[in-house]
Amino acid sequence: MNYEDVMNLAQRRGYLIRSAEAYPNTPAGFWDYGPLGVSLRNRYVEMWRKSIVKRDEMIEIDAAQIMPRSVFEASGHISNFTDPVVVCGKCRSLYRPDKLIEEKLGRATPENLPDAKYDELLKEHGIRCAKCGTPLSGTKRFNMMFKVGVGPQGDEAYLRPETCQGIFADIPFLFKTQRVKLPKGFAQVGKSFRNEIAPRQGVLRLREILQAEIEVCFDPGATATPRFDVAADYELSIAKGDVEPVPTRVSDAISAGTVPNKLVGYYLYLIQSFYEDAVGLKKEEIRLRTLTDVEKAFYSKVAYDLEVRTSVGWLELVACNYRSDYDLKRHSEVSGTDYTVEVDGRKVLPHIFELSMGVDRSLYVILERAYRSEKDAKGGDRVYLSLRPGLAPILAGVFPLVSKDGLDVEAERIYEELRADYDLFYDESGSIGRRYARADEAGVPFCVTVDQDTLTKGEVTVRSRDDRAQVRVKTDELGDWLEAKLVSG
RNA sequence: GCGGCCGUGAUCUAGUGGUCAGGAUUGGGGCUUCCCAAGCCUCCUGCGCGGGUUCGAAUCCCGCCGGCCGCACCA
Repeated sequence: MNYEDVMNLAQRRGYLIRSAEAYPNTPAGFWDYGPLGVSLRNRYVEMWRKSIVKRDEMIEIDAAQIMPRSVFEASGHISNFTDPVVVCGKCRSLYRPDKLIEEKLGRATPENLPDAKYDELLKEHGIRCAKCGTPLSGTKRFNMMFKVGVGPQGDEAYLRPETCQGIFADIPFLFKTQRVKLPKGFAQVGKSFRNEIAPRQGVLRLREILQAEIEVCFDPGATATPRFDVAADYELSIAKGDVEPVPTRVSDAISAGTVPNKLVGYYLYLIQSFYEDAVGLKKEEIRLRTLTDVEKAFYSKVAYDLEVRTSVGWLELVACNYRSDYDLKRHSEVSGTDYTVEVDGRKVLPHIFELSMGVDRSLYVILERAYRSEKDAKGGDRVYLSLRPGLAPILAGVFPLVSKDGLDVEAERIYEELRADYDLFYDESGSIGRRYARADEAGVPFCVTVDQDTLTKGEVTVRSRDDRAQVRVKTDELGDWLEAKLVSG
């Protein structure tokens, strides 16, 4: 199992489609979800909603993707979501001037000096292109936000680079109307846009990504959380750096200072256990990597990346950031709106802890882990997706063993009867083995086959994808049987 | 963005200047009526895009787009 096999299957079976492939000049970094992909994604997001959003009584919103420049002035993205770059005038090599100066001087150089200052420093220290020796000059800014013009005057606005800015922009309204008591989680699923310099590796590095985010607002003076007890003895897979995770009880991690407080500990438990329980990953396949100061985003005080072991190495799926009061303070200042919440008669500006999940990457991980390739009886490859029933886009195929003697009529009747309640597909073309194989590759967990005995005894054969085992089920109990599989899986 | 390699139906691939671009798998239709991609018949879909060289380009050259790898970047 590797990246290419997974992406090949995903594209062949309608999980993923390269966006606008028919047009040769379509830029990289954009992918479409095909029919099976949409369904998988919907199920995955619903699982997240159930396991995290609803369980923790969070408030979910869906904000606009385009917001005015001022929002991103407040968020810091106008000035901080940019990198200074300098291009060699001769060979077009691209450099980060701050990194070059840092290297030369051996001390940290801020990445937010005026552009002219970089040119000055480059000149002063005689820094030249490493490739062709040409002196470097002409520093400019590359902002990774997509700029859009709104209305006939093209008013300056941007596609949000992270979904949370929509939550932050709405929070004063939500505080007022939703009778919010701290701590409170705010959730959102939606697209974010980042103009990556060089997107690569399919859905692992996109310019348009789907995020499922939680922003927890809390009183920094009261970081206890009502549900902490269930998390206290849970073992987090903590990794201090690029190392194997070490199982660490939440309460121990807090005493050791690895985790700043109970609230952060609780939410780390929530997100890691989601990947264990809902996605089916083992503790040693997950790590919460603590980020160093240089790795952290500009708004982040303490940061953990939830990473998962994959065929392409550890892959970051969730950014867990303690953003302190950075965001609400800035939005309050720039917008002039009161962002405080009343707690016991005091006005409190909440702090934020965020769990920012990359949905596309999570789905890739699910597909990669489900991918199975085995030799079949005749020495051919049997490829199937071992998706659990709760996640599989299609729960079962309904097939007449042969399309004669009324078997097709009965199979269609069964299909029609159940298809409103379960995701099924009907197929009578090709041999029964071919139909099983087709279903296997699409990740369909069960195939229901109607044979002669179905007509006389009222029983169908249900064949399982993973072990190819067959059981007989009473036709009129088939709905309950499928329901049970759906609930338990 | 730089360097290297690469780009033929949905997938894998043959084709290195000249007959209608060939095959396999998949997919559609039909026959067969069958419990793990059986067999037979049949059909659809392709040279990434643009320009150049040439009597003639999938093939040679240039540019662009895309892919993979390395560097850089990565909230």
